[in-house]
Amino acid sequence: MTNDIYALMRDHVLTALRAIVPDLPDDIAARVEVTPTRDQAHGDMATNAAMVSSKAARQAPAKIAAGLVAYLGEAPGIAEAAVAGPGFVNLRLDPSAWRALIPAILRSGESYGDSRTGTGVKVNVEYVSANPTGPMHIGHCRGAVVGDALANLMAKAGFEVTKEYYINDAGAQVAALAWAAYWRYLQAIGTTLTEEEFSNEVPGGLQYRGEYLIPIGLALAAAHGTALATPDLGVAAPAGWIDLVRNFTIDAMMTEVRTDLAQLGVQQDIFSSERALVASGAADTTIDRLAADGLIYEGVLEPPKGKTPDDWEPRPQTLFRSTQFGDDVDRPLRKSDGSNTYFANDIAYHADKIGRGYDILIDVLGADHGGYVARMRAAVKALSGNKTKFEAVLCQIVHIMRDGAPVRMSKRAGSYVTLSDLLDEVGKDAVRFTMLTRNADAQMEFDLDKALAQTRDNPVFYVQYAHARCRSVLRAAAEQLPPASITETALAEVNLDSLDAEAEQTLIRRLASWPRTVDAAALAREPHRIAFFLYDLASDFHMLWNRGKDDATLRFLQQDQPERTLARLALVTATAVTIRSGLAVLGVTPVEEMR
RNA sequence: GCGCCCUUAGCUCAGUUGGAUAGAGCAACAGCCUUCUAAGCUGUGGGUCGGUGGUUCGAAUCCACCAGGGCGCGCCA
Repeated sequence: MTNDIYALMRDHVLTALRAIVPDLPDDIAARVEVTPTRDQAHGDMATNAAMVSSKAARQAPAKIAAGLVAYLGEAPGIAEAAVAGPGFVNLRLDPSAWRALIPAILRSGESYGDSRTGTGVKVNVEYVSANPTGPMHIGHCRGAVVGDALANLMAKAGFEVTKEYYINDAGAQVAALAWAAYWRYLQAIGTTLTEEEFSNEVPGGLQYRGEYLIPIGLALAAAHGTALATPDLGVAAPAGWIDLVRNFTIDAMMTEVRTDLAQLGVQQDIFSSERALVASGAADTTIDRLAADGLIYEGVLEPPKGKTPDDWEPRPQTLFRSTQFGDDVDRPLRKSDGSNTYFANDIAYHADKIGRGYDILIDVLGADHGGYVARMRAAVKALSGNKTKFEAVLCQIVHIMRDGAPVRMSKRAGSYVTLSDLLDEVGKDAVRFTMLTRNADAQMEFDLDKALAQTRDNPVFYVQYAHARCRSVLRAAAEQLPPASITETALAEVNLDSLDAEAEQTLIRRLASWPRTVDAAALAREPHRIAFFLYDLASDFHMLWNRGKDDATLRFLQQDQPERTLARLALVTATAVTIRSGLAVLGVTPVEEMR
């Protein structure tokens, strides 16, 4: 049983259409939709059924529409059906059909809007997946929030969702991290080396000079004394310490990452380690699998046209025929020195996910990885026999703004570098909501002042305030009415006939569109639509509230009219429930009051 | 040079996957506060949906080309 009134009406329309066009093809039926009208003058909903089916039926749209009108005019809950424009059928519902939604919402609670659209489809959403080489910064934050909200959204739409983090704990970056931690260790035990002298000993030079590694160095010193250095406290042979230091540092960094994620309200189901994958030989196994299908060869790539790197020279590499699966060029899996590329490991990782039986793999990536998507899609196609779908959600850059000016991403004091700093100032809920007020694939400005402002142009506040107002009304009601009469269960039974004001109708219609908003947003992989829905819902509610300022008879609590009051409390409660349902998708905690 | 993304009101952005007269906030203008929370509210003005063609009953949405912006382009991740 669905709570989506638009889906219910679509069923009616399809039944009617099949009566008129008996051999209606499935693909045509799939295109039939029932949507809210933009303009109330056109009724409550409209369907394109006549226009869509006209060719298959070999009948004029107007004629089919007339048939639909005759049929639908008799359907339960429909007050009026009419042909309009080029063949739309406009429907006006009985007010009681709209109101019937309120008890349905109250009975569903926060599960209102859940759907079965994704039932039986296993989805893996991979997000954040940062190098564990330092604390999380703002660049990671958007991906974390978008990925988490997308996973919640798809779960609400019925998909079987796994949230996953891929730890990039293999490769050169992590080796550099180990060296950087080792430097802090040497400092902790009192080395006489200068930073530059040390850097000269490091392959590629010292990276990661941030102070966040100092505690790691101290901890290593406490645990191992001077055992990891030469007797004169200099650089010992890496073989004697690098594994130990790297593992210790990665563990510490990941602990910090998990703390940051927890503060952001992100809880992932699985953390997969690239290093464990490499150690298991999965990359080579995967390359062998591709080779068995004839998709691997030794070759030399052409330099990119128009932009030949200065140091370019042709070198033979192990290549994957990704062009057979829609990529632009074949991609290297082994470097010219024979070691595996990051891509090779990542293919192996995706092969692992395919092996776990997912139907859809979604990677939430930074926009600078956009060029990576085609090759990964090709690899997933090749490895799954085209059964597993690969999708990427790209997150564009976020510019942090304060006082109308961009906040530099430098490590100087006063600048925001880490996620933790941002959370301390703005708070989890404002960070999450604000990050979701733009399409992920559009650049966004994060205005620190606005995120904290208590005004209408701060969506976080505006939505939270709407919820707080709902709760405020209910608190006031609890002082006038028996508590048992205003529970969700009790309110689901009250007579709602008195809900006839226009602003009330508008609000009910908005509540009614929640399930279809969830479905559409989940299918489009666009969690930001939920934020916009909530803003619109809040707007409708505030509008209704404000009507009560001009006209006292429109206030929710009417002392002398208990039945009307209960009906309005049912509407208010349904609004609060729906707001909570939406905030839950975004991972934002609803507030009870604002003082 | 090639690929991907973007271009909608003065500004920041939506636009229900091709539907009817393109929407919201801010800014501007005109009104409004004895109140269930004015932490605001009501109303008005504001558009060649970057441009030109095409596809069809119908295009901001799909296709082609052009202009402008962003990202990427072998052995980084």
